Amino acid sequence: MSPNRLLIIDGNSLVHRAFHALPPLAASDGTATNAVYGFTNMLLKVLQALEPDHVAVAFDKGRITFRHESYADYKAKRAATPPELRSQFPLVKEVLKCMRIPALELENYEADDIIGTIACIADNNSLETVILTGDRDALQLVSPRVKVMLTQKGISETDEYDEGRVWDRYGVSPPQLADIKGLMGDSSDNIPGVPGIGEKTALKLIREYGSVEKVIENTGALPPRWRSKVTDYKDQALLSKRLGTIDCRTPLDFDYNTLRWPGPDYSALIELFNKLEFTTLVRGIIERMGGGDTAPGLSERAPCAGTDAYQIEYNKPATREALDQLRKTSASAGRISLALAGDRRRGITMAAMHPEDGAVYLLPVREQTASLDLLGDLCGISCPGKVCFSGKEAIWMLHRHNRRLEGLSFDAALAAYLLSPGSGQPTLPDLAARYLNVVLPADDEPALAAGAEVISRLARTLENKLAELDMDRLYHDVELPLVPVLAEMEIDGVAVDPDVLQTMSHETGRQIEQLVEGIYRLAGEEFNINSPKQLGAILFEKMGLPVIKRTKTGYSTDASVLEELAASHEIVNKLLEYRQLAKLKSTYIDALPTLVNATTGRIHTTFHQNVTATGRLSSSDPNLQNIPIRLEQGRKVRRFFVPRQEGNLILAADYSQIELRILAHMSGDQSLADAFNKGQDIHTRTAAEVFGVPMEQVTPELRDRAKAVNFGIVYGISDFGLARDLRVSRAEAGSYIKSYFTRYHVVKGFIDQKIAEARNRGYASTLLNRRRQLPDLFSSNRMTRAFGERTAINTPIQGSAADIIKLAMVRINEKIKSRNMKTKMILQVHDELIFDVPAGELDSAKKLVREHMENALLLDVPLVVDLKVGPNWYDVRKV
DNA sequence: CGAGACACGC
DNA sequence: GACGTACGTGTCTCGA
Repeated sequence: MSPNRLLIIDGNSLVHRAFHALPPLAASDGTATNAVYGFTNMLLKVLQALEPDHVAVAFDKGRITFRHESYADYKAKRAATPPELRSQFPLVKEVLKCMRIPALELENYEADDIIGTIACIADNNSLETVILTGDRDALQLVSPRVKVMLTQKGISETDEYDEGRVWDRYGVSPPQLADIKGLMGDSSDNIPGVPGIGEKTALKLIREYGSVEKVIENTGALPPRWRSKVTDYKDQALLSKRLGTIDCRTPLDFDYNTLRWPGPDYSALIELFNKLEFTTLVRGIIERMGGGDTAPGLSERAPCAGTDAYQIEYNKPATREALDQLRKTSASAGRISLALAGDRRRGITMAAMHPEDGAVYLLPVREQTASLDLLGDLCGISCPGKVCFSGKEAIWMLHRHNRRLEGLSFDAALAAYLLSPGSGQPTLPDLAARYLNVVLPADDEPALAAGAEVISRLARTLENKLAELDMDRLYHDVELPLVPVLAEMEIDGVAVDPDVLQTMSHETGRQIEQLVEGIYRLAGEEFNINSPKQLGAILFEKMGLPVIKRTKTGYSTDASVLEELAASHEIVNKLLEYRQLAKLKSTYIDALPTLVNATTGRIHTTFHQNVTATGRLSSSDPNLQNIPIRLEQGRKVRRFFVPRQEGNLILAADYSQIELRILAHMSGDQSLADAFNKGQDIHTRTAAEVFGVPMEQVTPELRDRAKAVNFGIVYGISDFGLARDLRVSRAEAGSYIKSYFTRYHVVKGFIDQKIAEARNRGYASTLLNRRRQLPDLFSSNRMTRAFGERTAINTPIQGSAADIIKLAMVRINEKIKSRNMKTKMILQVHDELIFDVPAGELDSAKKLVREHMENALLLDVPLVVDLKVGPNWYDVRKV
């Protein structure tokens, strides 16, 4: 790389290109941002690729330029810049300001002329220059030390021209391109040239004579067909050349040193990107700055954090005295910020920030640490107020080194989740960028130290935000106390009976083999049944079955399609059965045993507290919230899950119809509430109401339909969805919904009110004030909007159910602890809790669980919990 | 390695 | 008149 490399960008050209290349993006306040976004993307990319040490961006200035003095119609046919593009220029200049790149403009000159002037000066000073533009006119500036990067049809690709490439492409030297323009003109700038001479002729004449002037001198020698044209329009040709020639001598007050690029002001840049909602660009900066492989164009210039003066005192020697003092101060301050990094093999490193002087200590957590006891104290309850990025991960990390982390008082990831649920799990650098406008570097020690400091600052910022939104109680009374509860459930794990699935695997394997054999026989050939593509070819091409629906990539072969085809061919039922058993075997029967921890002999799922949009938990590795139950053969998988020791039992406690009860409570509908108060079967009652028959006369079929309608109300499905679920016409489904709303008009009013409320506020909220933003409500797409409306109904219901069960979990665990019970809560499946209970504790556990689940929150209708007990998760019976 | 199709639960 | 749906996670195929 040359020690002195200059990059000049044609701002106008690139911003225009970006504007036309990208769809009309806008920030949520409506600010048009597509051109800024495209320009910024391009800028960052080229800076990273070229690593220039001098940079400038040139812009046009003034509607009238010096070219208009000699030719008033210059650019006369240019369309006016649309307002949604015009408004983006100030934003582009803000970006440049944050990038610390000068935006150069000169009254009455175009960007081209500024670029030409700088390039000439650079050339004379032997500086390597690259010009980035979308305008081919700039090619006339190419010289041994000046190259031009032309954007290709989009803006993402560029094409680099040096002198050789200009010769190859045009067969003339770069300066002669102005002569070409003199003869052929340029319609986009309204430069006339010589009428009747196009590119081919112009190139031929300039190649032969060298310039417009020389062509005019030699008019007599020209072939007759061009002779008269050149004679008639020679003044116009000379004028056109002048107009098309980039002016390299503009009166630019130019000091080369002002173009030296010091690198971006990251803090300001991230703030601006946050404002413009350029989340991917923020991420890009975080990754470039944080990544181990440095991108010198962006990363070498700034220190580890956003503000250039960012400094923390870290690596304080963790002496016994220092640690002891840290512990005492933290204990009295009630707050200590911890950042953890590491893995099982290398041990972990903890950065702890002194709550008063802000000094950060880096503490290794290994088995044989001299300061072991003090560290234990620091983690323990005697020193409360742990402020962490992810409390559950911190608990896990320390657990792996036989330490307990107690007294969690803030979890930044969890707070961020409540502020914007369902938007993915942010990293600490993400939060630092989003809420503090700071760039946090990668996983080395300075980063860890900075992490402790950033977590401490995040705690203050996010606490305030939660309080402003009245979510601090949800946070402190429900979500935060739930963290150690979930950690304990994960760490304890679920015991299994290893033999159960072995037998099932063999049996199911044999069934699958038989089905495969039958399917191959009926298909007349062997193929991969698991491939929807190959299966589609067999069913719809070879066997000629009717195509029911299509996917993006071909024929759909999903269960609803196969069910519809069941009568058409014998193979179809075998396929359905194959699908079901293949799924059962691969996802559950064969997969679960591999996930048993070799040390504990148990399955340790991970519960995610900050994933779903509604407030529910999710579970993974393995997902224990989708263990089969509907079909008998799948249901038997549940025999795998057993109590941890002989003499213990599984207790399963599930809320009965919690969502419909919440609907009854929130809507205030009397007939719904009446059904629950009388302990009636809700689907039978709904059927009676909707179909106008006495409850005794409700047939199982009517009850099923009413159940589907209730289900639809809660999940917010449409008549389309209900029709599909019930296999009736859409009109019929619509009539069910209509009569439901006639009978339950209060529910209808509630739904309308929730939609209106969500539209006014921009979010839906639950009984405990959990929020979910609903941008879909404001979509210009009708379907997206309808989806937003269903979400506005479903979220308060489903989210409130999540609030309630979480509250119950916290209280139940508190009681189990305070009573020194051996009962363990082991699983949560959205509306049910599973416990592992010593037989001797069964009665008190049943009482405790029912009590705290049913009374988690006082509603206008009773919350009812059904209890089941058994020797494993399958063989549980109602008690 | 990511997207798509499919299937399991609430 | 067409549109095509809650909330998740896991497995498999297929093509870059």
